[in-house]
Amino acid sequence: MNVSRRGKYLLLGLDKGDSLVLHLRMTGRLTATRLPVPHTGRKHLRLVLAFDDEALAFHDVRRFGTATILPEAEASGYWKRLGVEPLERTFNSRELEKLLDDRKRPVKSLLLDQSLIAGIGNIYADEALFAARIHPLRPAREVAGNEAARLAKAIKETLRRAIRLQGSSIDTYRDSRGRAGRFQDTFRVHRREDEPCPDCGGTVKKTRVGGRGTYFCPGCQK
DNA sequence: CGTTAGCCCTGCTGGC
DNA sequence: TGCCAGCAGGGCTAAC
Repeated sequence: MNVSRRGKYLLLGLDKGDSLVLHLRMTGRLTATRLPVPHTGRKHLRLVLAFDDEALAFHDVRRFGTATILPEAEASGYWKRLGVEPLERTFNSRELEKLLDDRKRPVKSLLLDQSLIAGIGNIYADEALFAARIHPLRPAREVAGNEAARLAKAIKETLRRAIRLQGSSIDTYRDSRGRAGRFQDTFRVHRREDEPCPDCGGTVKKTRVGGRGTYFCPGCQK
């Protein structure tokens, strides 16, 4: 079976070119399991993808996750909604600057806009902006030149590091074998309100940007 | 067109 | 201990 990803969507290739498209949102979990799915672990079970003698169980406490069949004929239109992939080689400082240019919305809000850049979530936006030393509320168009270069690099490094550490398990996230990620152990500002900044020793603050909890260091991020 | 607010949902946390 | 308000957030839609 062909398995791929676009932004935060997982794609499982079906017969005849159609795809099963999954999105885990915040609390979705895919668990590899034997068939039949044991009674323990059936809480919040939404979907079972059965293979020959094994299965993937899709659990989701909050029921925000989605699973839809995408016919091949509709695929190209469907994916047009998503912006660039930040881990592609073609995503660089120049490409980011084109997105930032002429937009006055807060830079963090732009990073979370999946129609511009696909795949950056709230955690990774906070951590990337801290790494780039850019304040989350800065108007996007003010972020240019050196700062845009720092941000492009920070986005790539943050995502790569999070993937290497198998993601962030603040609450419910586990991989398909039930293992927690470790990126949350390396958060420098996210969910660290009132704690000391690891760089300057100042105090990490919390605000809201686009309705999302946003953590930053006022001393480091300008 | 660009941008923002509200909604969906449930479990956990903090205050009393 | 129990109750309850508030919070967490990705993406869609409505509204400005």
